[in-house]
Amino acid sequence: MEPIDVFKALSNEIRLNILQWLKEPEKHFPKQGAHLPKEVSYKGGVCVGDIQEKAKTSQSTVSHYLNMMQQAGLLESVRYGKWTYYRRNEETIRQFAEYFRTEI
Amino acid sequence: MEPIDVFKALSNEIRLNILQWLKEPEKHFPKQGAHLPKEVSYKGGVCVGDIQEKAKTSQSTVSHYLNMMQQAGLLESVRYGKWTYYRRNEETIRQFAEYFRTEI
DNA sequence: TTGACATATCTAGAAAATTAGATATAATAT
DNA sequence: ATATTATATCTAATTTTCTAGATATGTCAA
Repeated sequence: MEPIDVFKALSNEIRLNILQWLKEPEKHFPKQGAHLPKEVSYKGGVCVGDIQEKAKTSQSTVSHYLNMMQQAGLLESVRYGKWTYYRRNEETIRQFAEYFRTEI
Repeated sequence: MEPIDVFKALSNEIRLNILQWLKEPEKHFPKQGAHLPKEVSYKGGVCVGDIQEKAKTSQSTVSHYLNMMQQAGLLESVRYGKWTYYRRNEETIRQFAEYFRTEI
């Protein structure tokens, strides 16, 4: 986990929102996919299309952002069929909080 | 304190370094100013010139960066004579750590 | 196999950040 | 008053980020 990459990833309002939305997916993505049983898709995260709709930006931009956040270690993804589900990587997020608390 | 501004301020290696250096000014600015008695100048922070020298970048850039970090709430400044001393704003830094821990 | 759909990648123009030189301002020393 | 020094601000060139349209890839359904 490179702290600079985390700071960069979160220095954009849309990306910061995405990370916060994914903290409570049931709350922010209520009419979620239905491509899969509820418990599976929430455990696996939220699909790109649902995030795009909520973020009100283009498909390519969302895909780019999600990839950027994954590179920074903030998200991880799983593919089920044609859908890619993104969810938070809580371990990195915790590590970053600890890094900030102790080293900044 | 606007979290986005803090993320932006720290998404640059030089600025992140400055914040870390100012955590232990005696360690990172040993031959510090001498414009003022040691305890005064460390309490008041480190002057722009010393930070510039350490950061190895131009005077205007450092001044710009310090101002940016102050706007974000990460630093505060005091002027003694012709020197401006910058120091950390520990309250904001603590608030941000808490924000990250609880809301991100 | 073909068609439709979800997502990723490529490309490029627009916007913002980075950076330093030039200049302005403010304080001190002579 | 003038010269010097420290810092701030202005300006502009360069680099990076943002963003979306176009296209490619992968998967499923008919």
